[in-house]
Order: sequence, then structure tokens, then C-alpha cells
Amino acid sequence: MQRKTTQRTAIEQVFLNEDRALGIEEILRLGRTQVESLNQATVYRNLKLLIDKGWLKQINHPAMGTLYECTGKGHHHHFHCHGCNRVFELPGCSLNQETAAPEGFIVEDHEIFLFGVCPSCAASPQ
Amino acid sequence: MQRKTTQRTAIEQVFLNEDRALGIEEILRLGRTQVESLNQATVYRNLKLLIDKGWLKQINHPAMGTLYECTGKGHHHHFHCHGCNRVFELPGCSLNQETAAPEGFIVEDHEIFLFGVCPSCAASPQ
DNA sequence: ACGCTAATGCGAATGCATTTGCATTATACA
DNA sequence: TGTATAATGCAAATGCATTCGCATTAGCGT
Repeated sequence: MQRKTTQRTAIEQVFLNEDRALGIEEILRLGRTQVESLNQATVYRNLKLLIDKGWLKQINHPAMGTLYECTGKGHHHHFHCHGCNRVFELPGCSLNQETAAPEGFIVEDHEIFLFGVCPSCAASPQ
Repeated sequence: MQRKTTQRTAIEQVFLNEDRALGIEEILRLGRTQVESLNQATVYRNLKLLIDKGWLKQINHPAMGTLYECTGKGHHHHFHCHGCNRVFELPGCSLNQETAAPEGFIVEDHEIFLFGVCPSCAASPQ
């Protein structure tokens, strides 16, 4: 049977706290504030487990590589802040999929990646 | 001095012929129709060279990984056909960058990846 | 045509994210 | 509480794209 471990709980908590797409390094760093001994291999094992369970999904960000985020948030896009290097999830979608491609192309899905500065970095730049 | 080799000429020709973003495997396969002996290491060396020269640029496609495309085409987006696995470059942009993110986010740039079926695959599906 | 040397082809080596084997730890059922 | 075993931490191993070393080939200036 599957056991509830402090490590997995910590990882889940990190996603709930941050509410944004996270990379392994970030998950590891934030998770260690809860479980000091948290190991990278454990993170990978639990990410896989949470993906199988349908609680997380993997995304490939063109600038940040592999990221993980909670499922069930509906269609949204990703904003990468080059100030703090965080990737935010922006709900909603202003793209008209009909007019996004020329005649003849059948558009079934899309992903939008935005780049710039987040509100917090815009307010206090380093 | 830099020499003009049949291999590099072939690689350039592949990009001019296809007029779309290409991955290494594809470049190698198409290049070999011109220079049978074309080697993967040579492709990498020339891609780097053409990027340094500013003739090519690299893009990271969330589904196709690293792709290369000619520069100087202006702002465009990428359409990935899951029929033929080709990535097309779609000129123009229907995204309003002002309204793409909530108040407070400063959007400086964006990338859009579309997924679906290209005209040629829609006409003759396999 | 000749000769210098940049560029190629080949296979081995690298760097990186991810995974695995195994001894150890700790969860949860009896 | 004791115990079976799932899960961890660690380090080594893997898989992958990309790079490198080196002997050989082939542009290009003479």
C-alpha cells in the first residue's frame, strides 16, 4: 500500500503554497524548508507518483525547461518573470484560435508563454 | 579563413527549401539527400556557425525540443502538426499583449505554439 | 597542380537531467 | 509496541543531446 510520508506531504504543500509552475531545483529548495533532508531522487520519485495520480502535470517551458504544476486549473498561460525567474500561471485566454492560423490549418490546442516583469519585481527591482 | 563546403551549403539549402523550423534529425535526413556522407557532428558544427553568423536561431519547442530556423522572418508563431510532425512558421500575430496578462504584469515578449493538423495532412490523412 | 590548413567523419567523451540499486529509515497494520 | 515493507537518502548508473580529439579529406590561395 502507499504510505503518507512527510516528504511527499512537503512537496504537495510547496505546490499549494506557491500556486505556480515549479522546476525541480525550486521544489527541492522550498521542500527543504519543511523537510531538511529532502533528497532530489525523492522529489523525482514523488513527482512521478503525483503525475500518475493525476495531481500534477509536466510542462515544457521554452526558457525554464521542465516544470510541474497542479492539474485542474483549467486553460491558462505562463508568464516568466526575468526578474525573479518565477513562472506564473495566468488564468483565461485572449487568443482567438480560429484566426490564429491561416486557412487550412486545423488548430486543436495552443500554449502561450509570456515574458516580462511580474508585479512584485516591477515594484521592487533589484 | 572560412571555407565554403558542400556540407554547409547543403544545410543552408535545406532551410531555404523547407522554410520552417527544423530539428537536428530532420536537418540530417534532408541534408543527406544532397550530401550522402553528411555527419551529425558536422551538422552541429555548422548550426553553431550559422547561429554565430546570425543566419539561424535556436528555438525551444515544448513538444519538439530544440529547433533551428532562419532569422529575419519577423514575429511569427509555430504550428506543430501531429500528422507529419512538422513545425510550420505562421506569420503575423493576433495576440493583444496588453490584455494577455493581468494588471501589474509587464509583458515584453511572448511565444505562441499551436497544435493541430496542417493543410496537407488534413487533405490526405494517413 | 601544389600545399596549407579549415572542415569533415568517426567514435569516444562530455554534461545534463533523470533513474536506479541498495542499505537504512519510518509508516501503518496487526 | 512490534514488525513487515514502502519510502528515503545516497551515490552510482543511465539516457540523451551535444561536443571533442584526431586522422583524413577537400577548399582555396599561390
